[in-house]
Amino acid sequence: MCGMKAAGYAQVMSSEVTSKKAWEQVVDWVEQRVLSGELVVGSTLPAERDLALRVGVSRPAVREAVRTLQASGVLRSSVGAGGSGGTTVTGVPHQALTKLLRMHVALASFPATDVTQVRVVLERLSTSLATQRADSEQLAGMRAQVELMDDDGLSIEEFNGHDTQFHVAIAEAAGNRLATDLTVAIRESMRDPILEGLYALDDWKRVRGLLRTEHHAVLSAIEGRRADEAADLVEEHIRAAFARMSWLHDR
Amino acid sequence: MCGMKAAGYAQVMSSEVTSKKAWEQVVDWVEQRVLSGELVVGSTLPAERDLALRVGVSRPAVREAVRTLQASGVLRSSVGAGGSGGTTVTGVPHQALTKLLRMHVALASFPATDVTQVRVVLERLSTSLATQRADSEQLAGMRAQVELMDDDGLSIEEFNGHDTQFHVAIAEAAGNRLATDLTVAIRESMRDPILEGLYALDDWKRVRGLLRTEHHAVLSAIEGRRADEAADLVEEHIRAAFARMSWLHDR
DNA sequence: TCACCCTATTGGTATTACCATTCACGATGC
DNA sequence: GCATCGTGAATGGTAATACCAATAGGGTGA
Repeated sequence: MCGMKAAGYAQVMSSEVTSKKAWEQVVDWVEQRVLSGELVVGSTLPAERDLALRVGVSRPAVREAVRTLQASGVLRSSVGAGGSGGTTVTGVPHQALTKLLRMHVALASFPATDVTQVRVVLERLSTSLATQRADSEQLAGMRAQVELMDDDGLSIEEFNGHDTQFHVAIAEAAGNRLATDLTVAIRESMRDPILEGLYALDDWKRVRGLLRTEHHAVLSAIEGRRADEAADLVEEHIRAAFARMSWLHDR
Repeated sequence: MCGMKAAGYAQVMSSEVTSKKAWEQVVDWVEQRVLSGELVVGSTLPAERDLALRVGVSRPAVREAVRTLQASGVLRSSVGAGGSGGTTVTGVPHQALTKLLRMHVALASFPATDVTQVRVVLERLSTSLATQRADSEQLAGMRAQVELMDDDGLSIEEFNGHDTQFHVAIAEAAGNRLATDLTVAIRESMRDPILEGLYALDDWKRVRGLLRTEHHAVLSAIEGRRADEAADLVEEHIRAAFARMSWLHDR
C-alpha cells in the first residue's frame, strides 16, 4: 500500500501556529482513532516508519509517542515480522495504574490518609459485591490466603503478601474491573510504606494476632453472605491497620 | 564541567543478561531515586545528555524514558538554560489519570457500569466530606454552578459542563486529593458517552428538569450540613442519570 | 513431503547534527 | 556605580541515518 514516496519531513515549521510537539501529534493521531472506535483492542498500528510518514514526523517522535501510550497501558510493542510483531492496541490499565499511584504516593501527591480513605470506600464496595457474587471457588481462594496467614513461620513480607492477596481476591470476586484495578494499585502503592511500618512495630506478634482475627471475621461474614457486616468489618479492619502505624499518618 | 569527551556507548551488549530495554533502565534510574526520596517534587534531573552518559544509554533512550514518566505525571520538561529549563520532578497525576481512564473507557477495559459503580462510592465519600468541611466560598461555588444550570438557553454541552463543575466543586471541597482526581477523571472519561446519551434523548427538557431538581436537592443537603442525606441524594442522582441513558449500559 | 535456511519486516538503539528557547553573565552606556 | 542590553552557553525538541535483533513466512534443497 501507499505508492507515495514522501518527500521528507519539514524540520522547521516556520510560522506554524501548531505549538504541539511532534510526538504529541502522534499521540493525538492514535487517541483520536481509539476514541472513535477505529482502533480497538487487538488492532495493529502501522509500522513506526510508516506512521512517521503518515503523521509527518520523525521516527524518534513516533517512538516517544508510543512510550507515552504504552505507559498508559494502551499500546504494546514487540519486534519481529508478520502478525506477531508490531505495535498493537492492548487494554491493560492495571500495571499503568499501579505504577502511577506508587510514584505519586512516594511523591506525596496523594497523602496516605487520603489514599486510605479512598481505599476504605473501594473495599467496602468490593466486599459487599463479593459477598453477593463470589462462587465457591473464589471463596476457597480467599480462605486459602487467610489460613496461610495463620502460619507462625511466615516473614513479615510473606504475611503481608497473603494479606494483599486476600484483599485482591475479594476485589476480583466483586467483578468490578475498575474497583479491582484501583484496589490492587492502592495496595501495591502502599506496600513499601506498610512494610516499613510493620518492621517498626515493637509488638509485631500482637498486631499479627489482631490482623488474623480481623481477617477471619471478614471471611466469615463473606461466607455467611452478610454483605453489610462484611463491609463494616473491612472498613474497621483497614482503619485499625492504618491507625496502628501512627508514623504513617503525616506522609 | 565535562572535560571528558565520552568515548561512546556500547551499542551491542553481547551476552548481557540485562533483558531490560535501554529506556527502561532510565525509568528505573529515576523511579528508584523517587521512591528513595532522593528526588522530590521540584528536583531537577540531569540534562538529557548527561543522564544518557550516567546510565550508559543513548539520548533517544533517555527521551523515551522521560516520556514514560511524563505520561504518569511524574516529570515535566521545558527548554532553556539555567534554573528554569530542564526536566523536573512534578507531582501532577490529574492529567495522567484522566487520560488513562478516558482511553480505557473507550477501549471498554472499564465497562461503563463498573465505572459508574465506583463513581457512586467516590462521590458519596466526597459529598459526605464536603458537607462537613466546605467553607462558605466553596459552597458559593457549588451554588453558582447549580444556578447556572437553571438557564434555559444553555446548550447540552454547556449544561453538562456546569453539571461537571458542580460535582468537581464538591470533590474539591472534600479535600481528598485522590478522590478529587479520580472523580474528575471518571467524569471526564465519561464525558463523550454522556453527551451522546443526552443527544439521543427524545425528552431532553424533561430530563433537564429532573437534573435541576436533583442538583438543587443535593446542594440543599450540603448547605444544611446533612451529610448522610447529601450522600444518599448524590447516589440516587448518579444512578438515576445513568439509568436514563439505557443504551450506555452495555458498553 | 519435510526440514532448513534465508530474506524481508519490525521494533530497539546509537550517533550525529541542527533548531529553538531561556537564562546568566558580561559589556556597554548612562 | 548602576541599570540595560546583548550575546553565548546550556537545554530540550527534532530529524536523519545506520545498524542490530528478533520474528515470520516463503523458498530451497534433501
